[in-house]
Amino acid sequence: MTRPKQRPLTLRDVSEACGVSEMTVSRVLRNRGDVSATTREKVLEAAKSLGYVPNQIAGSLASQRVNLVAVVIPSLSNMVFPEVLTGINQAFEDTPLQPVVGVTDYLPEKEEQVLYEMLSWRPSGVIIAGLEHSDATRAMLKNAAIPVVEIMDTDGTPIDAMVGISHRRAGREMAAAILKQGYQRIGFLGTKMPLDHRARKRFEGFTEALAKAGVEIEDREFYSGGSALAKGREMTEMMLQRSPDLDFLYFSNDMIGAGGLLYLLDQGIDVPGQIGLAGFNGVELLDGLPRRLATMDACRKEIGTKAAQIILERSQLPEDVLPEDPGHFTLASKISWGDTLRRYRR
Amino acid sequence: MTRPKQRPLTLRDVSEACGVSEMTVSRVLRNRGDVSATTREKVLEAAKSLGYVPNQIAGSLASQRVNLVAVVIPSLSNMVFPEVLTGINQAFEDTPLQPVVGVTDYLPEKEEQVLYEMLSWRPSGVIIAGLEHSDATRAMLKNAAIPVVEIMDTDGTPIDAMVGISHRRAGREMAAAILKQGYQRIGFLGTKMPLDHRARKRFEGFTEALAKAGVEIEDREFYSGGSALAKGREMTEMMLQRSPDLDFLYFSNDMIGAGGLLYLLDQGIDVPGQIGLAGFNGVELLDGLPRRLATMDACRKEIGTKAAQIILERSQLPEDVLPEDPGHFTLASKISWGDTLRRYRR
DNA sequence: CTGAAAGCGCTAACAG
DNA sequence: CTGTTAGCGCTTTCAG
Repeated sequence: MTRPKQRPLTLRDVSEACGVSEMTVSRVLRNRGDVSATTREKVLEAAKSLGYVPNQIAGSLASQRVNLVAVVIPSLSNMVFPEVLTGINQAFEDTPLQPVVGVTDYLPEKEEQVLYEMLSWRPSGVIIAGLEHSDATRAMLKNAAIPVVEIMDTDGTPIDAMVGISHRRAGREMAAAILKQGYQRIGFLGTKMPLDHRARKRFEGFTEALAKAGVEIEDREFYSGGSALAKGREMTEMMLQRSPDLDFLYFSNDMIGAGGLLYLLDQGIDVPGQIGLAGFNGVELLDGLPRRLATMDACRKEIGTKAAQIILERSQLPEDVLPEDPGHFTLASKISWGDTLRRYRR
Repeated sequence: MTRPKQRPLTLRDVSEACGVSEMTVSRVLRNRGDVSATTREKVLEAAKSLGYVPNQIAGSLASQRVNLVAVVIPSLSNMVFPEVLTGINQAFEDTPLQPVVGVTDYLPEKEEQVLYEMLSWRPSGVIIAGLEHSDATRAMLKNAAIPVVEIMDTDGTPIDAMVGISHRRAGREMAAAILKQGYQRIGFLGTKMPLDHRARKRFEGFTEALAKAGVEIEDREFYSGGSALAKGREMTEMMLQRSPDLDFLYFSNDMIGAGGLLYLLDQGIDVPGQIGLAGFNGVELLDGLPRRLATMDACRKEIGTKAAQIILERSQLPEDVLPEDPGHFTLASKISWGDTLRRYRR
């Protein structure tokens, strides 16, 4: 069975169907300028009955305006970036702007490719995760002459605007909280990802604050791939076998932290009496655990919303003006103490 | 501080920079036709040093070809659709095609809007979740004259191609397995989502198979919003208070199932001796739980990959031919027995 | 192997 | 309020 591929409808088809010029049809369909109620009706009906869908490719080329916003993120496989996307989506609801997502798998070369591909659609703005990019990526971003918001992290110098939290400070604050509770023999468990700069910065902030108090991490363990919950379990078991004296475990994300927590509870170990725990991100999942893991909020959705708002504002600015305001926002991430960080009074 | 908005570079700029006609530059940049090695070099260097990024808007309009594939899904907030996206991304890696994602929040009107918006970019294909759509949506899909793959579910008639599992069968098979293990007093816990047709079909298949064996669900409970893990806990507690005689709980997804499992273990209830449990989806998270929840794989990534492959194949077909093959694929979802469905021998 | 001309479907800008 | 004209930046097609 073969069938000729039908040609999509054009403005001209609608124009002919209702006896109104293409230009007027275009105006009606975009609610632009004044059109009499009568012709408006006629056009709308013709368009609907034909099933006309405007061609944005042609429209964007003609108007030199594209309602797309490029969103470049490293991953979709943990819950953190989907939540950022939710925030972005919400902020763009009821606006003409539309996010288009590209995933880099934490690889700088892929980031470059993905960005190049997206910029070739001439988006109205870019939201991109992180402050660390290849020279080529930075160059593209600068040359694009559109608003660029770097998100998640604010420890560094952005190309244009940035919205995020200070991961170094997050690490430091958690270290301070842990020390204040009297924990001294601390283990660190994280991902084996040299390219996850935010995890690295948290780690650096953490060790730095410990060092100032004369404390050093006693043991560390890294993983990659697989179920984070299961890995958290395994790593915790291995680490405690190796270093049974530890009294605190700091996990670089909540999922492995949750795995560690479940393991310790299984073993009948007193948490946080014998061992304290903390994670990072503030994921919703923690609400359902037998005990509330201490964590620190990464402000994911808020970051998405704010970044989208910045793009919105700037894309409405007069064409030839760049804003005075640098647009740098460090959101306040706070410790959730939960039940695993405050030592029992004895 | 104001600064003139710089004009993005065009083919003409590259052409002038290297003294080669626009046409030849275009050919080089697309690896099309024969170009002498010398001019090729010249062009490539000029393009790179200028930082030229081609304008796909113009290119697509001229060539009447767009390398975008619309992907329309209901949600990003549980792990199921991100995994489908991962499968799609993988299949499109190293091909010219690029997915563009739209989210509908399980709302038919929003599905309509999102699809309309995406079709206005004249994508090369559509991958859309589910078989149930509004008339307008179905009409748009038919009129678009591009490959359409409906995913996740195969209980129904697709517009074009479909890839998924039979959720009705999934419900039936789980019911059969539960009955075979001798469970008789069964509770159902699910989402309060009249528009989640797949959950509904699983439920229907489930009750149907029970009915054939003369068994009826004894109690049911639905939730919406919040942390699924926490909700699973709460709902389980409520249900057992109300109906303490139940010997099996069937959860409509793994997250609430995991919450239920954690609750029962906390209470010291014998699972699966006293109460058996099963969920649905086969999420990775289950690997890290204290006991393996029984579940059924939804083949998420596989569905994404297969759908993307179908789009790929069809978009390479000669322009005016529709394939003979309807392209309907029901993948084999299987029960994972885990540790919560096989009753202890006593 | 390279170039010139025509136009993709729409909208900005200007006339009536 | 409505229509006309001239492109947007690229690729197709055809001619060297």
